[in-house]
Amino acid sequence: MSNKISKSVIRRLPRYYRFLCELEEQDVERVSSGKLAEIMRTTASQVRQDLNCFGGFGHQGYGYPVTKLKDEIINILGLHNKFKAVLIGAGHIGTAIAAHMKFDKAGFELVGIFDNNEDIFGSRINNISISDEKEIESFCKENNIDAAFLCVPRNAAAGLVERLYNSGVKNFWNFTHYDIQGDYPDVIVENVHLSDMMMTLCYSMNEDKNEQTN
Amino acid sequence: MSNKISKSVIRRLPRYYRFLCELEEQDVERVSSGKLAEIMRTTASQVRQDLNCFGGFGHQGYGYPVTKLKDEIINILGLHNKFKAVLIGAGHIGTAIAAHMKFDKAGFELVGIFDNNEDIFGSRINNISISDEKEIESFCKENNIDAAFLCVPRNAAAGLVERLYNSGVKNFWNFTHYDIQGDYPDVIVENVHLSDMMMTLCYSMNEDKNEQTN
DNA sequence: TAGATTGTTAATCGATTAACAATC
DNA sequence: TAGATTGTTAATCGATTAACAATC
Repeated sequence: MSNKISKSVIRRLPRYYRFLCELEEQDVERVSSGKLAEIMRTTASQVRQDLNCFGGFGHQGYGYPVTKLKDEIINILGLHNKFKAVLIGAGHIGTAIAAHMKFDKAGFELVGIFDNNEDIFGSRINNISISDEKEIESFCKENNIDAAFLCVPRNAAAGLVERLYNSGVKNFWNFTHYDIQGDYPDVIVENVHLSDMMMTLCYSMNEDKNEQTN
Repeated sequence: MSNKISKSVIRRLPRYYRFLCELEEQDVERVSSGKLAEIMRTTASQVRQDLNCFGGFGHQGYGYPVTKLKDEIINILGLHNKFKAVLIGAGHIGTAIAAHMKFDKAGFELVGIFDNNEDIFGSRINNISISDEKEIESFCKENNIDAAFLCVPRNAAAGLVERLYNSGVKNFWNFTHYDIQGDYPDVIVENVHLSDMMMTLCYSMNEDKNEQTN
């Protein structure tokens, strides 16, 4: 299936998925590209183009069956996976991630949390005990860990990534500013640069302010 | 100045900014588009196009002066602003944001934190006391709040946004899945959809897995 | 001057939107 | 059948890359 879906389409899929889940909850059985476009605030054209990337199974004159479409997106994104992940750094952000995220809904299973602060070793987040960061290598090798969620201070990042990489972990969700791909071109990384986003918000607000002045 | 810089360029500016800060720290005085491209992992062509959006002040045969370029980006992004912001929801994510982010480096000043859990009223994060959510209206009106960082559960979001909006807050950093712009088309919103990002990572890993199998 | 590197135009590539025949 | 709505092709738009003359 699928001749290479473009990055822009992929980035929209979780959004489709969310809205389709909502429609399903409201017992809506079918939806047209026009209606979906309205919800997604895009064009009907784009919706049809997007959904056609993975084999059209809308029905002319009818629309798309909500549940079937939702299930298909689950499939494309691979949300049925249970990629084994460890979280490194149980500070505020790490704790927030470990406690809040519904890993199973996004294809992951959180199986370990590590930190270097011995005061919190053994305490539990989301029913997972916090372990000594020194055990990362043995744990990752023994448990075939697929991914690491990196929630540590920037200066700790490079060393940890090296150790994780050497323990077979090749996929990262990176909350630091350390540029993983610069050093390891073969890994898969999803970067979360919160401060970049805040600056982008600042830009829009600043622009808006200037427009009003002019 | 500047005939409308495109969204894609703006999204890259914080990255330029970060790398320029690093170069400055290393006392590097000038940098060529080629070198910058290498650091940013893009093309020299794109770097020159980007930097030219806001008036070329590189020098032929020399490159770009690091500090001047950095300062210019500060200007474009408006990082010298001190937009007054409140944070709503002092759970894990809210606390992480309030405690970690360098607001002043990104054009903001955090002046209030609100929650609905009376057990934590009065306790401090980043030297700001947590207040009763009921006081949001009066506080925002009195203090001319520019932006709200929304870190509450999804079902609390709509009500809070309505109250914030009516108190003059028109800019949001939104960590919930509530679609603010759907209800208030005139507000400025920067959405952070962590679960969407996790799904995108899942997609890449899933694709990678399938490629290896084939 | 010669070498380096920019500013800028032109070419390419990709993503979005429009249009419409196919068909449920 | 008539109306609705898809699948798909073509047109447009925007972003990236290539090329090269200008110039420090």
